[in-house]
Amino acid sequence: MKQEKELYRDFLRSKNLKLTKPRLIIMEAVFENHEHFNVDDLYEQIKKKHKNVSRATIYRTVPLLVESGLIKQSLRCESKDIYEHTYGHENHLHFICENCGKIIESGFSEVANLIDTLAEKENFKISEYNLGARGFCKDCQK
Amino acid sequence: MKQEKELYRDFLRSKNLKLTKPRLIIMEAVFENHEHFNVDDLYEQIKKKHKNVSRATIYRTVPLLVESGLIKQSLRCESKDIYEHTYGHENHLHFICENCGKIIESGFSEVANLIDTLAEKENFKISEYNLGARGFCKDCQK
DNA sequence: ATTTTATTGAGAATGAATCTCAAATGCATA
DNA sequence: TATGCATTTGAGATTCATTCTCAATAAAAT
Ligand SMILES: [Mn+2]
Ligand SMILES: [Mn+2]
Ligand SMILES: [Zn+2]
Ligand SMILES: [Zn+2]
Repeated sequence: MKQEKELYRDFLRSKNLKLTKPRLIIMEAVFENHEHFNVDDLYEQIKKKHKNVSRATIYRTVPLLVESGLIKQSLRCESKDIYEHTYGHENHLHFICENCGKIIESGFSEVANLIDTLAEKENFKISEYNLGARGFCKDCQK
Repeated sequence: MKQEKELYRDFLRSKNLKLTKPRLIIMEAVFENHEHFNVDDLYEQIKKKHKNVSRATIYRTVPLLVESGLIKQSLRCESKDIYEHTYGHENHLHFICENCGKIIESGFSEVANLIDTLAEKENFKISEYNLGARGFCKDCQK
C-alpha cells in the first residue's frame, strides 16, 4: 500500500476518525493531481469518477489532509484557498504571476533556515511557513 | 503638509481620480492607527469622528491606498484581509500566532535579498513579497 | 455659475466556506 | 455474521466578507 495511504489511515486512527469511502476517494484524488488546486477543482475532478461525494465533505476533509501533513495550504488565488499535495515533495516557495496566474516553484531551504533563525530570536515556534511573492513572470513582463 | 498626503494626492491625480473628503478621511485614519487592521476595524475607527463614511467607500479606497504604496496587504486573519500602513516604515515579515492571533514583526532584508536571488533565476519580477509564518508565540507554547 | 464626470451611501447581490440534521455508514462487540 | 452506537455523510440552508448597483451628490473643468 502506498505510503500516503498508510500515513492517512494512521492519522485518522490516532484521532479516532473513521476511514470512510469519501475520505479515501478525496485523498486519492489529491495525489492523482499534481497541480495546485482549490476545493472546487477537486470537486470537479472527483465528480468524474464518483458521483456521490459532496462539496461539504471535501470542505470537511481538506483540513484533515492538511493536519495529517499530506497537503499544504498555499497562497490564495482569486479569493479561493488553494492547496497542493506536499507529502514526498521538497518544500518550496511560490512566485505567483499577477497577470496570467502561473505559479512558479523555487528553492526553499535557504530561506526557511533564515526564517528559522529569526523565529528563534522571538521564541516563536513555526508550524507553517508562508513564503513567496507576487509579481510578473518572464512572459508577462511585455 | 505631511509626506503621505502629498504622495496620495499625486497618486490620485496621476490616475485622474478626485481627492474627495471620504478618501482623505480614510487615508488619515490609516495613519492615525499603528496596528494591523481589517476593513471593519477601519470602519469602526472612522465612525467615531465621521458619521458619513460608508463601508463600501472604504472597500473601494483601500485598494487605492495599496496601489499608491502607502499601505500593504498583510497575511489574512480570521478570514478577513488585513492591512497595515507601511509608508515610512521598514519592510518586515510577520509571525502570526495561531492561538492568540498576536502578530510579531521581524527582520526582512536578509530574507528579501535571498528571495530576490531566487526570483532572478526564474526571470520573475517581484511586485509584492509574501513572507512570514504561522505558529505559536512564546506565551502560547504552554 | 454651469457643465461634466467621477464618486458616494445604502442596500442588494455574490460566492466561498460553514453549518444543520435526518439518513447512512463504519466499526466494535457478541 | 448480526447488532448497536457513535461518527459521518449529502443536500440544502446559512453566514459573512466583499463586490456591485444606481440614483443622488460632490469635485473639478470651463
Ligand atoms: Mn507548489
Ligand atoms: Mn507589520
Ligand atoms: Zn505570467
Ligand atoms: Zn500566542
